[in-house]
Amino acid sequence: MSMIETLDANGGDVEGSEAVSLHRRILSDISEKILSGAWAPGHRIPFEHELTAEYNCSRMTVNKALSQLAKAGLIERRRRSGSFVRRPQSQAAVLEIHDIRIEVEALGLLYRYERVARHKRRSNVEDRTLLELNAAGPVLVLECRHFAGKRPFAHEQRLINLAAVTEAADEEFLGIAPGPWLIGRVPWSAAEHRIRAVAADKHIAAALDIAAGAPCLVVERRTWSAEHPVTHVRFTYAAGSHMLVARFTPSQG
Amino acid sequence: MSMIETLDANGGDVEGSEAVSLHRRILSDISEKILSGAWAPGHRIPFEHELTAEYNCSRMTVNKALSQLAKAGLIERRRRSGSFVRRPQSQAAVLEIHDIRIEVEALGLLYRYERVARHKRRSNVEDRTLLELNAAGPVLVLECRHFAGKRPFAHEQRLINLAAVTEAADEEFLGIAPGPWLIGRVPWSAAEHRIRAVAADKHIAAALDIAAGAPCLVVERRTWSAEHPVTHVRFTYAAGSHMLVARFTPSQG
DNA sequence: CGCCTCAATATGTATATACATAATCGTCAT
DNA sequence: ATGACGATTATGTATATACATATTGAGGCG
Repeated sequence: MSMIETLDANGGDVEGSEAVSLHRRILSDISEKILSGAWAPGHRIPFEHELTAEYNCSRMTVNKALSQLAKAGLIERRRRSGSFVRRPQSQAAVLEIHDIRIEVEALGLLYRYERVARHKRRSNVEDRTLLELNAAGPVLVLECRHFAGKRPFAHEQRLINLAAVTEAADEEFLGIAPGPWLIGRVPWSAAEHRIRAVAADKHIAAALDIAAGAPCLVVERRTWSAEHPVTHVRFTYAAGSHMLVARFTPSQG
Repeated sequence: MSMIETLDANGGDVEGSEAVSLHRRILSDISEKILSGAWAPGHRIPFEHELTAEYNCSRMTVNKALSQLAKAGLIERRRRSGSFVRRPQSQAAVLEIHDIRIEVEALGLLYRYERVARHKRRSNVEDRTLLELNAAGPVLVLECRHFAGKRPFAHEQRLINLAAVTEAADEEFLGIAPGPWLIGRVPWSAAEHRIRAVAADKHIAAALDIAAGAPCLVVERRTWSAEHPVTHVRFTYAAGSHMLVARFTPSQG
């Protein structure tokens, strides 16, 4: 059970940094010491009762700050021993994947959506692999294109598990793309993304108006809602037309 | 200022779910209601004093749970009005970028590292763009290859800002790759990744033993340590040899 | 009707206190 | 030495309380 969370230390103060609650100040003081390297990994940070004296506050206030640092992974707390600076673990970054319309409009281009194909079928083996389904059931198969200005921007191949999203069976997806349609309608509890580079096959090349064999960025996403597989989608972007950005900013934004 | 954090609701209880602190139970109860869809976006969740009565506990305990839910982005709290379920904002996922040695060994293959080139120079305009440096200064330029078994797995082009990491000037990087060398030595406070697909140019094609023009996945990472740019690295992987995985799991691991 | 003011209300933060729990350390007996 | 055991210690969780702060809603007034 993990969750992405924003640890707002002191609200990104620029000038006039006041009106900051005390536990946030303690938190940002300590994280600054860690991230600047002043307190190296393994360093024991002051005990709660020492910080209590230093900041002239109650232990609860110090505890709140230290607990948050521990959850953020910057420190490790050990009973009877104290709290220690953890060594950086993995290069984990937050990857924000927005709606394609947003991406296109952020480029200052006109967004257009086109549904290429849609049909219902009983899931075959490949569908069940993609959706991680155990039993056969009805699925909706969609193919769409997203345009930025006049040029095709992304190609979308999507499977929707109709057992999980029955209402989708009656939707034509002519006026609205499946992504935005699903968001808000189905609360998703988990998602997995796979990102890779591929060479465009003939079909993709035609859809994106590029040469066959040209490099493409593929982002596949599988989504679950409360243990039920909901959808699998594969977005294909021509190389150069799109780039993913992921950030890690432990404390200074 | 954001940070990746693990919101451990109830520790992923399977059987015998006991010994869970009360505020975690409240937290997981509410997040379950939200993620299952029982409480739709916009729904007002009970007031603190109502939950206080429901769980027969103090307001501080309820507050702790709700504050964490708010920081996790699941709910929004408004004074005088109450707390409301937020609608899913963006498809933010956690992208873990491991050391290449780990990636290779996870495939069951033998890892080998090779330093192709290394030289020091005064940063040129391109270097300063990549590192986001304002002034000129010494940089270390490195080119390396990472092998999986007999085949080249990744090509690495790296710039190190010697003003920020003076010790790197004396390191040959023959026995150790720059990534692991930097980790642990330099506490990094921020990182930005850019991921895209490109066609291999002649140089990359030769280094990775693939055809020129073949699709490649490129991961670029820029790293800062306390406001100072530390390094810029570009990893290039042949299509098919590598794939990135990013996950979002709000509550069910 | 619009505007101001004030009271009511929910959340935000902090305090002092209490007991539980886990880990370590020293002591003592084997 | 070695192992058992209890004291000590730091953190983990929870309580009751207090006041601050933002925002809503009602009432009064021009």
